[in-house]
Amino acid sequence: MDAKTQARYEARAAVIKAMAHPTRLFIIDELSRGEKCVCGLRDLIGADISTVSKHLSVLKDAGILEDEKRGQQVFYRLRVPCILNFFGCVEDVLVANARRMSAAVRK
Amino acid sequence: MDAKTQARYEARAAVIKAMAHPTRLFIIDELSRGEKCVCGLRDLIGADISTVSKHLSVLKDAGILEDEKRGQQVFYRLRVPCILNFFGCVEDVLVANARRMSAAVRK
DNA sequence: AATTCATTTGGTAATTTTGCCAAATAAGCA
DNA sequence: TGCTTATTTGGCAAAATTACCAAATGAATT
Repeated sequence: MDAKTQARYEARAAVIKAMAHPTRLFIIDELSRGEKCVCGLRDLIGADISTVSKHLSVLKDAGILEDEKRGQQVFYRLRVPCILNFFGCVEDVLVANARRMSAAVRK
Repeated sequence: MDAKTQARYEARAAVIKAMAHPTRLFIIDELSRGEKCVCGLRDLIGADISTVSKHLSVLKDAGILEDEKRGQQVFYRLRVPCILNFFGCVEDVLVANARRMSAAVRK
């Protein structure tokens, strides 16, 4: 694999890596219903606010979210809604996996 | 976030995490054009065969690939083709990021 | 200006991931 | 059977990720 190809796949992996965490998937799902402030997400997630903030930074740096400061709160929202299409296919994989598991048990 | 919700997002994240590596994205892309044996992928990737084999295991364990041994070779193929839909959106994110970068420079 | 509230940043320890080597396994062939 | 080829597995050191706490920043309010 040449350097240029390598770089292209690294860029893609960076975006996917940003989504590859349960909390960050939850955030994406939550923001699909509209923007939310950091404190709102913290309440839903139940982790330390600094942890939530860092997850949001990861998603923002990857280009998946954008933020806007209004008053003393920072609101985050999805920048690229097509990200949501991922969920359907991931769910398909999980269903297929469940089938595979139960088939393995039957053997 | 309650335990059940947590578990659901962990399962989803496991699938996405399996894709979150440049070499594994390359493998998915390559297999979208048809099955390939481990050695074929190794030639394209240029890493140690054991490294390639482990990447394939990660994708297989996640339910993204399936394998079949024929003779002394093992062939891998996509088990859930909808995975390919991801690439389009990831590309959109990258294009948006490129725009964002150049806009930042102009300022 | 001092205080408060929301958020980010720095630092750190624990955990996970990665890639290579060497050794084990498995199938086909001499 | 012994040998070669293809792949997987075990082990390990280096690198990356994660979550928390404490401290810093920044805007609004007193």
